Order: sequence, then structure tokens, then C-alpha cells
Amino acid sequence: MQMFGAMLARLGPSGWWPAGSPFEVAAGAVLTQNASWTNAGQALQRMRSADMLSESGVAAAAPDTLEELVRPAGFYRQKAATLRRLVQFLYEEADGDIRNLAGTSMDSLRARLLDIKGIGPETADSILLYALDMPSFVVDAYTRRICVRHGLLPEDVQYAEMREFFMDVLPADVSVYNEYHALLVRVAKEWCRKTHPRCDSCPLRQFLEYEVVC
DNA sequence: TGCCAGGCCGGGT
DNA sequence: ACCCGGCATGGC
Repeated sequence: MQMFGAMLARLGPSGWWPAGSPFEVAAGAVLTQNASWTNAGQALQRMRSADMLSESGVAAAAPDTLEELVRPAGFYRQKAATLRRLVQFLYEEADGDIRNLAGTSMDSLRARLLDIKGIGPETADSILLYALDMPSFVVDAYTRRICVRHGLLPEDVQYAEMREFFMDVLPADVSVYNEYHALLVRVAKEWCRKTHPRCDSCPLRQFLEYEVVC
């Protein structure tokens, strides 16, 4: 869990995603779905303590054991099942080691990740970017809130449109996407909460206009 | 005490 | 192609 706290504490240059193994990062992407970081972090820590925070660990775990481990993350039955499906995929396609997916076609891999039940666009893009260092921009609730509030994109914008919006304007670079997403989250948390509707003076506006629009 | 958190799926319109 | 209910826990 302190991996998330530490990550938030030092938003900045690079690598704000938890500095774990690629599989830990992928598991974290699943566990944080519509959950707080602290809850997801607790689940990760429990998996680690049980020595099950790995492809082989999940594969070896009894289903109900895995459920109990990830319980703090919420939606624990679904998330345990998704983790098992992800691991099954990794054994079928990557010899049980997610690192073997590095170097494969990103678009093809993204499509195959989306075929896994329980893995949607944000989770797939998080795995590609943070676990595999592939240049896939991650859109999340903060990204949407910011873009809509600042009038950059319409209220009913779809995930794919937002992703394309950023990928069209930013260089296809892992560290750029990583850093950019971190900054969006940071400014969202610091300046764009629901209780702070005045966006004209928000530093984010200059940030966005300079970095994205221009 | 109630509301929310970095989603996703399935069934109904 | 949307819209919506369900899924679940811990923190404020």
C-alpha cells in the first residue's frame, strides 16, 4: 500500500505508478478498478504477504483463497476472477511471464487484453503503459472530468475519443504519457475537485493550453 | 451516517 | 448505440 502513498507523495518527474514488478503493476490495475488506492494497496499487500503476487502465485491459489486476499479492494469476487483470467491468458500467450509480451504489437495486444472479461479500456491501457512500457495513453475519471470541465471535449465524449485526442497531440512516448497522466491526476486532485468550480483561474488551464492545445 | 473511489459487464431500450 | 443496475470494501 505504501507504494501508492509514496507514489502520490512524489508526483513529478516519472514513475508515479507503483514501482513493483510488471505483474504487480498489472494486478494493481485490476484491483484499483473503481476503488480507492488505499483499498487496492491493501489487497496487493495481502497478495504479496501470501506470496501470491505473481503469475505462478495466482495460478496456484485456490479461487476462494484469492478472493479473500483481494477482499479489501472491493468487488472482490469479480476481481479475483479477472486476475485468474489474466493469468490464464499470460500462460497461454506469454509462457506465464507478462514480461514476454514486451516487444509484441501494442494494438494487437490491446485488443486481446480487451477480450479478457473484466479488463476494459482503462485497465488495458494501464497494463500496456505502466507494466509493459508501451505508449498507450490512459484515460480515467480525472482525465474526463478535467477535459469536460475545461471545455476541451464534450460532456458525452467516449473513452476512445479521449484517448485519441491525447495520442494525436502528444508524441508517442512512454515517459510523456506517464508523466502527462500523472500531472492530470495531480491537478485534478489539487484544483479540480467538485468543491472548486472556478476554473478560469485554475493553473490547469494554462497547463492544458500550453501542453495540449498548443 | 452516507457518499465516494483512477471500472466493467450484461441486459434492456 | 446508449442507459442502467449490480458488483463491495474502507475512509472521511
